[in-house]
Amino acid sequence: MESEERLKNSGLKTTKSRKAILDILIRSDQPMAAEQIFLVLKEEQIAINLSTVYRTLESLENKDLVTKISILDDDRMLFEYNQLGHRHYLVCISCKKIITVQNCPLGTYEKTLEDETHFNIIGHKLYLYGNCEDCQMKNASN
Amino acid sequence: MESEERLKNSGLKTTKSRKAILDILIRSDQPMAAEQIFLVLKEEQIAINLSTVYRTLESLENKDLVTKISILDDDRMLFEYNQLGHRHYLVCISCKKIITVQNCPLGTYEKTLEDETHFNIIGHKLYLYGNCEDCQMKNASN
DNA sequence: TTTTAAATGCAAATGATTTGCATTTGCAAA
DNA sequence: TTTGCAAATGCAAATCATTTGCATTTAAAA
Ligand SMILES: [Mn+2]
Ligand SMILES: [Mn+2]
Ligand SMILES: [Zn+2]
Ligand SMILES: [Zn+2]
Repeated sequence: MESEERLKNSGLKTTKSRKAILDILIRSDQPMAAEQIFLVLKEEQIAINLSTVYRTLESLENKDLVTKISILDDDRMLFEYNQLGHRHYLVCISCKKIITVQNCPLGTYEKTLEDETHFNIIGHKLYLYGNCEDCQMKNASN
Repeated sequence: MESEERLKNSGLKTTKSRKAILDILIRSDQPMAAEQIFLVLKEEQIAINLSTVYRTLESLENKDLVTKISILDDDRMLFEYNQLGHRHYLVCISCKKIITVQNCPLGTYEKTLEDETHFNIIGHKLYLYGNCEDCQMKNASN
């Protein structure tokens, strides 16, 4: 399966924990918090310590199998399977649904900024916030 | 002074703490963490409890005098005096210097995304990362 | 198999931020 | 000016996501 492939290539040992956690992230269409992952594991009757979840996510992030992002207003970090390099996030401020966006409009902007600031720009994070269609309708009917 | 004006208009009581904290942020060319502000206060011989610093920053944020941002990779929040509405941040990943950028290239992109996703987009956060001129030179001479 | 570095479980620590409560203070009304 | 009181503050303790130390287990190379 995909997770075993990617673990093998990464140089990390293929452990039950890592496979289970990576599988969960591969299946998820949403970035997930460490504790959410921990709860899904519990549902699947897979007993993995929460600190191991954190350590696993850190390893996966170091190998670029997983991306760690800070989107929500609380202080939890979210983790997402890293299938595609660059991406942006569109977050519904009502229901917290997150949509991942591939298209990036910032290429020429970065060039301009480099000229202006003499920074060497390596990357960026773009988070867009709003209300999803569902939440717009719910809000309207109040 | 500017801080007293803005406090008066905000409806918040003009206390010694609030004036001192807002003054520090007005003077700073960098977003600051709560504890940094606390330390500057100490240098100025102004004894304000750290929890009061946090509560003050929260009040100032609620009144839109201050903006709270999460840029650094650690879990500290930064606070910045809110002179200008919309802005972006260019962060040096070596020395952590932060440059605030006014220009925003995302107007038409937001429109496009709204059409694609049926979200009602309210705002966005854009953080750019790279190496500042100084750090590029330091890195080169290694 | 044997060997050993890496991975894990468990409990305790961390550290930024928040909160409960007693006391103080800004400021509007008298 | 003085008074009354809601708002602000200090202090200590609580929170809570995340990290860490250490003893034990395990993947996988030889
Ligand atoms: Mn982009
Ligand atoms: Mn913008
Ligand atoms: Zn929604
Ligand atoms: Zn720098």
